[in-house]
Order: sequence, then structure tokens, then C-alpha cells
Amino acid sequence: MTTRWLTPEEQRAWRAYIASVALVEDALDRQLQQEAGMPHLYYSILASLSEAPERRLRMTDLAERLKITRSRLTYAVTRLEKDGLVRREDCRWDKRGSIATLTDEGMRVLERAAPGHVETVRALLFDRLTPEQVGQLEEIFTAVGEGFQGDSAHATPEDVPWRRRSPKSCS
Amino acid sequence: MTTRWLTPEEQRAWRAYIASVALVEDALDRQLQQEAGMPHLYYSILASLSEAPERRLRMTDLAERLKITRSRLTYAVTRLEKDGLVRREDCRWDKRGSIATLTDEGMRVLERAAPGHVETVRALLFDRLTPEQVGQLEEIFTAVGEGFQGDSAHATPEDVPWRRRSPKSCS
DNA sequence: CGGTCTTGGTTCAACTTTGAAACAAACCTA
DNA sequence: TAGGTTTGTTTCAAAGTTGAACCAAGACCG
Repeated sequence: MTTRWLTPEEQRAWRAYIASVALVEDALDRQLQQEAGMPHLYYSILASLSEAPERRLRMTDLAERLKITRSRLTYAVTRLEKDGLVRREDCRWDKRGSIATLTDEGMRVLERAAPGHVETVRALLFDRLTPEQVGQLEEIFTAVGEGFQGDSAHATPEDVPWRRRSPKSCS
Repeated sequence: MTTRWLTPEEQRAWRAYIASVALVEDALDRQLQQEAGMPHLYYSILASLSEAPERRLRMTDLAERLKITRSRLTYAVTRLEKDGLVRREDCRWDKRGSIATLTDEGMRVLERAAPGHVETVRALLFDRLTPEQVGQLEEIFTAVGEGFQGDSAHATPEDVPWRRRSPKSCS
């Protein structure tokens, strides 16, 4: 089929999207780097752990929640562990497993950083949207996210290196 | 003021947004890496140049359009130049200036990669949205983008390292 | 059991990004 | 026009990311 180029409307939407997303992520990274000494992803790792039962999560589960590669997570957790914000423990049920646990110190850092982070998210995003737009935002990205369920929906329609595993959380 | 935490709706929207944006960017990067041997940003650089008059743009202008730091752009252009897709020229009007020009080879690479890229953008985003949602998407991110006009709207409300310069395009 | 395949994590090298510092050329301004 | 400031760009080291390769340890199967 001959390429279905973007319509003018789609093009405008795409450009606005690309530009703003980059700006928002950068601003978030800078804000957290300043106030908590870590990039947004690292903050998200702490946040995810804080919400998990016992503040613990297996590496693979954590990687999946955050939609990042295991390799990237390994690197990040190693750093957070050095900073004393996260601790690695062995999984007793599965000796291959490694469990990341949020330390008390990590929890404190997270709690200290949270207000500023939320404030920034508001300033960048929600304060600029109407309540209806917030709803639309959710619907749009929920729909987009669903495109990644099960299949890859991109590049090579085959070879997907990340498959969801069974939910044996081992906690 | 005590922190205005996110409401449940906002929280859902935020999470859907964060997750999907990451997935989309990753998918885009992989697709372009496979088909064109370069990440999305590099493709965008070529695309921006291709639309500029004479396919030339000053580094700073280019950086601004793409919302990236000059340093990041320098690195990227150096790579693209090595690959022969972009050429650097001196600006005659302002000897400090450096102008990036898309080479014919760069144009060819861009044209070869474009169909696949657009197809991916569709598969990931537009094919999953209704026409109304496309409109909403544009409005939402246009609004968000406007938050970055002139002020910094984030982290340190002062020190903004990027100011818009006068539009002497020097072409 | 013994062999094989899969899964959970880490490692490593190549690449990219970041932010501060360094430069050099324009621009004032007294 | 000398001296100081701003602007355009690059450089450099530290930090982060990527993807392939590797190493166990579970799971399966005959």
C-alpha cells in the first residue's frame, strides 16, 4: 500500500505532542535532579516500590511496571542501592530472583521529594488543562497503551523480546 | 500551601500518559534504528532540515525547534556528519555561527525511512484514536507547550538557560 | 537422572545525554 | 576603542541507556 501520510490535523497533533512531551520530561528530570538528586525514572522506581506490598518487588516485575528494560533497571537499582535508598534481597522461592526493597531512607527521600514533584506535574500539565481534557488525556493514552498489550505493534511485527511472565510475585 | 496531590482522575491520566509515552518513544526508536540506523531524534534532525529553506538551519535554531540542548545537537550532528547525511558550513554573516545542511545522501536516507516511520506513528498512535481524539490531543499538547513560552514554568523559576534569539536565520 | 529449553538478572562495550566549562566572535558602553 | 558582557558553539567528564552476550537456576521431557 502506498504510504498513508499524516493529514494536516494529525501532523499538528503529532508535532505538538512530540515537542511538549520532550519539554515535560526534561523539566521533570531537572526538577527532580535538583530537589532529589535523581532523574525522573529513579524517582518512579522509588515510588513504585513504596506502593508495593512490603515495599518490595522483583526486578522483572518492577521493570515491567515501569516499561523499561531489565538492563536499565539493573543499572538504576545499583545506583540507588549505592545511595542507600534501595536494598537488594534474594528471592527464597526462586534462587535466580532478586528483590528490590525500598529502605526507610529511600522512603524518606521519596516523601521529601513528592510534594515538589507533584507541584511540578501540576504546573506543567494539569494546571493547563480543563477537567474534560484530563479525562480525554486518560482515554487517549489508555487507548495507546492498549496497543502494546500482547503484541508489539511496532517495527518488527514478530520478534518481541519482552513477554509478560506469570504473576508469581514471590513476595 | 499544603501539597495539592493528584486527584484519582489525574493520577490515572498521569500514569497512562507516562507509560504510553515511554512505550511510544521506545518503539519509535527501535523502528528507526532498525530501518534507518538512527534513533528518533536523529531522524527528526534530518526531517527538520529537509523542511527548512535550502535545507539549512543554524545550530541554535535547529536546537530550538527540536527542543533539545545545543550540546546534544552538536553531538548528534557530529555523528550525522560522519555518516555523510549532514554537512556543517560556516555562517558568513556571523563567524560564530555554524549551519547544518542536509546532504543529498541525507535526503535520500530520510525519504527512504519516512514511509516506515509514518506507518509506525500511525500504528502506535493515530490508528488507535478517533478523529475527535486527534483534535483533543492537539489541543492538550498545544496548551501544555504554551506553558513553556518565555518562562521556565518548572524547577527553578529563575535561571532559564534557553532564551529565544532574534530570528536572523542567516540563510 | 541427563540433556535441553526457558527465565531472571547481570555484565560489557558502544553510544547518547547532561551540565558545566571553555572559546571565540559579536555587542555594548563609557 | 578598550573592556566587559552576551551569544553561538564546542568540549569534556560523569552519568545513563542500549542490546547483545553470558550465567545461573527453574522447567520439561524422554
